[in-house]
Parts: sequence; C-alpha cells; structure tokens
Amino acid sequence: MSNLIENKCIKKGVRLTGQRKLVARVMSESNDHPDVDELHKRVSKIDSKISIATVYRTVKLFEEAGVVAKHDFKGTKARYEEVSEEHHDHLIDVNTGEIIEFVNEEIEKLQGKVAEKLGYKLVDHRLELYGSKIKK
Amino acid sequence: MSNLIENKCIKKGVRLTGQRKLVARVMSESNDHPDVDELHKRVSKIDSKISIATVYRTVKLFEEAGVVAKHDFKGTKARYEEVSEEHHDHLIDVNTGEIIEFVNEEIEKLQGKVAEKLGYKLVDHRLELYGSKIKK
DNA sequence: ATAATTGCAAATGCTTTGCTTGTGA
DNA sequence: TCACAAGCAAAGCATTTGCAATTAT
Repeated sequence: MSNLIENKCIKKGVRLTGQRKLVARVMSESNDHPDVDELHKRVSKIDSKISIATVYRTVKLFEEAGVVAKHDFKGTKARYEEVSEEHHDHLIDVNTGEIIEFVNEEIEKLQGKVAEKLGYKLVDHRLELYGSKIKK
Repeated sequence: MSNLIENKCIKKGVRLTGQRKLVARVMSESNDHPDVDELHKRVSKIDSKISIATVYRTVKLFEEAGVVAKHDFKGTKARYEEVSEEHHDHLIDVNTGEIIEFVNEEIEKLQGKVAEKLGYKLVDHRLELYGSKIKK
C-alpha cells in the first residue's frame, strides 16, 4: 500500500532520484487523479524546491515505463494515476468534475470484437462516460 | 449531399458570412477528419486570404451550434467532422492514423446502464479504439 | 568518474483574444 | 445602420527543452 510506484520503477530499471521517489510516493498515496500542477503542489510541501519541469519529466517517464496512466478528459488538463492491476474506465461528473472508476467486462469484450470485425487488433482504447448525478 | 452544415446553421440561426459558408462547404465535402490546419489549407485554395483565426473561431462556433463534432484523439491535435444523424464512434489505426467509424448499439446501451448503476444520467461519452491492421 | 538529472528560463505548439477595419441582415 | 465578424499580431496555457550546475551509481 505504501509506495508501489517506486517498487515498479525498480523492477523496470528506472533510475530513482530523490525527486522521482518523492513524486512516486505522492502519486502512490493519492487516491484521486491529480494534474501536474496539483502534483507539484503536493510534492512541494515536502521538497519546496522541486521544479515543475521535473514533475512533468517524471510523470512522462513513469508513463512511458507503464507505471502511471495519463488521462486527457474533455475540457481539463492531463491527469495522472497509478496503474492498477485491473483495468478500469472512468465516469466523470460533469457538474463537479468528480471521477468515478468502473469496470465492465461486457463492454471490454465487445470492443475487441468490434475491432476484430473491422480487421484490427485492439492495442488500446479509451472509454469515458460523462454524466450528471441523479438525485433521489 | 452538398452543403448540409450551411443548412443546419441557417436552421439554428447562425449568422453566415462568406468565410463561414466556405468553411461549412469544405467541411461538408470532406469525408475525413481534418484538423484546423488542414481545414485552413483547404479553404485557402478557394479564398487565399482567410485567416486561420477565423477558421478556429468558425469551427468553435459550429461545434457550439452542434453542427460539427470535435475529436481529441490521443497524440494528435483536434480534428473535426460534420455531425451525422446516427451517432458513431471511432477506431484509429495506430500505424497510419486512419480513422474508421463504427456503430455498436450494444456498447451504447451498456454505457447507459453503467452510468445508471452508478447513479448518473449519461450526458455524453467518448469511445475510441486504437488498433493495428491484421494482415491476412 | 561520468552519464544522467535537475532547475531555471526560454521556446514550443495549439488555440484564443484585443483591436481596428470591414460587412451581413 | 450598426452590431457583429475578420484579419492581424500579440497573448495565453500547458508542456517541452537547452544549458549549466548537480547528483546517482
């Protein structure tokens, strides 16, 4: 539960500096989907002289190493989260910006079928639902 | 088949200038998903002094009027297409950038169900498949 | 030791905007 | 006529990058 990203980086041979460890730790401790500014704010509380350029470089590095995921939801800047063992998609509350994760095996399967039918092998996908809360 | 966007604009009360008519016409005649630069190139062939700022303003206007759709596919700039009566999603060829449109009612229905289950009314969604061609 | 990383500020790429002149209904 | 649109160049915003100083292995 503590610093999974750091462990994954070691496994992947990603060189770990003080700044990278810090970003890894902060991301591992986050349960939301922070953007780079927010991440920079959070790490700055611990190391006040870390540069935002370093945060940018680090999330990019982590993304390329496959340990964090980048999301470009509609109308917002890029947000990041630790990759989890089980794949999930997102529902974004259009009123609050809140992000809810969900898993739907059936949709997942259908996507592969659609691609296949079109003569393609599915290598990636993006599914985002945008909704407003139903009050009851 | 000729200039559907222009007609829709009239219906929606969007003021039509020479430049807007031209962008509308070029988009209606396009069967692909051009970005603003490409659109600007195409309209420039007809009116060489149209500004790219006008193209930007026009696609935004058309988008807000609901007559064209904007797509921010992964790793590319914004692309536009005329809205069609039947909704469709996209499969992007990761090798060539080619975009294939598809419709899948089943996935569509499941998305609504997922949202509902989470207590949300679906107001929008985004489904993109990224694939590589299967050679046979 | 030395190849890689950092911080800073400048540069980038896409998109928007202020302002003056031009124009559609 | 006259509120709105176009063209131009400048500004904005998120992100990337060149370079000199610093650091991890």
